[in-house]
Amino acid sequence: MAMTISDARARDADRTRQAILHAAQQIFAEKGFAEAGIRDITARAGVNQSLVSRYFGGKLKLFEAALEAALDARLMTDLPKQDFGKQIVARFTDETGRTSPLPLMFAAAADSEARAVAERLLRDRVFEPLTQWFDGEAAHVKAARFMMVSIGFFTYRDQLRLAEFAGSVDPALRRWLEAEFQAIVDD
Amino acid sequence: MAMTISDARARDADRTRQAILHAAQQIFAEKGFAEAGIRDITARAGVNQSLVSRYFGGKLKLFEAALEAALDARLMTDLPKQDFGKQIVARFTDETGRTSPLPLMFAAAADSEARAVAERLLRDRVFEPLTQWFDGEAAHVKAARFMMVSIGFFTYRDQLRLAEFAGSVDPALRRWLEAEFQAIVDD
DNA sequence: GACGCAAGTAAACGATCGTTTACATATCAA
DNA sequence: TTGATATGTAAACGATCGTTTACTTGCGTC
Repeated sequence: MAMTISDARARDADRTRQAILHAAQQIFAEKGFAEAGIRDITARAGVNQSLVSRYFGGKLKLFEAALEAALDARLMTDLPKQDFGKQIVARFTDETGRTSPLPLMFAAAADSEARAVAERLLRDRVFEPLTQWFDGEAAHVKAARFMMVSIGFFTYRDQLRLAEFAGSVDPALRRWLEAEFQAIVDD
Repeated sequence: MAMTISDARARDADRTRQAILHAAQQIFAEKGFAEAGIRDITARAGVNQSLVSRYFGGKLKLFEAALEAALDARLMTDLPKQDFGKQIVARFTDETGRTSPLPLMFAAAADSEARAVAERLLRDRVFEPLTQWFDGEAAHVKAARFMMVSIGFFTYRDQLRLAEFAGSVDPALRRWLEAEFQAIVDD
């Protein structure tokens, strides 16, 4: 499953770069920025540790590249507004979809430098496009509500383990979430 | 403002313990678990670094003690249900009140050991009492909704800096929050 | 086919951090 | 007053981590 450079001929800088980037997305999401070691990442990618500094300019730059590759506001803004609630929840709970960028966001929480990078990318790549998309005088409030509910949901489901049903989504909770997101675009 | 042992006579173990605990709450909240160093904490408390291991048994035990001292579910469960929304938002936005435990919760996010401690304390000291307090067949869903909205709010306001008004609370956002919390107890 | 450079590796460097150890001193009972 | 003990300090230990350096190897070109 993990993409290592062994999949291609040995000497291919682009392929190596991609292998490191892919491994970084996984390891950062799994262990957080501070606990994710360069040696962990390069080991999963199947390359030497020194290549992170060579190809990305250091751990922080690697994190920025990994997060930037995962953030995509179109995940939200290409949905129809009349059925926004159900579809956004479906996307948030879709197991088959692409890797969620949110674990990467949380990964940056405890490191001041990584958090600065994450906040900047989140603002430029998600919050601003979302505010534009809501497109009214209350657009910034709608964007804030969207961020709050989304952050709360993902944190509760993925970061905390508060109850036995935290891993999946309780049907009653799902209905509430759908109504909540729909109300944001309808208000 | 910071409580150091210089406020009392020099040799007082209890006073020293309290000074370390108080400094730990501040530093952990400011810098996160990983970035908060023993030397930072003991320096603010005005004591030697080795006393953390002596009095608390290590950094992790110190964090647990600091978080436990800050968590108090009565912050929520002693409010009247008929005016829950406005009063809980008032408490959450009260600048004059005690130190919020939530920065300490976030401080643990990126460290696996600290997160395990924080999750256990959050479940036992907040989530379970809250579920008991809601007291119905949908009590666990209500508690989940409460956690999601609270986490989203605090994360957005205190952790992210997404917009110029993120530091304070926009009036429209406040009205939405109040209605949101009130709906949880009314449903 | 030999040369030159890109690509990759191994090993060490330098700094930080939590913890432990050895030592100094203030407090209090006898 | 004196000695035992609690309290506090200074310094070093051991481990980890990000980064850099020196070196090796493979690919393309003339």
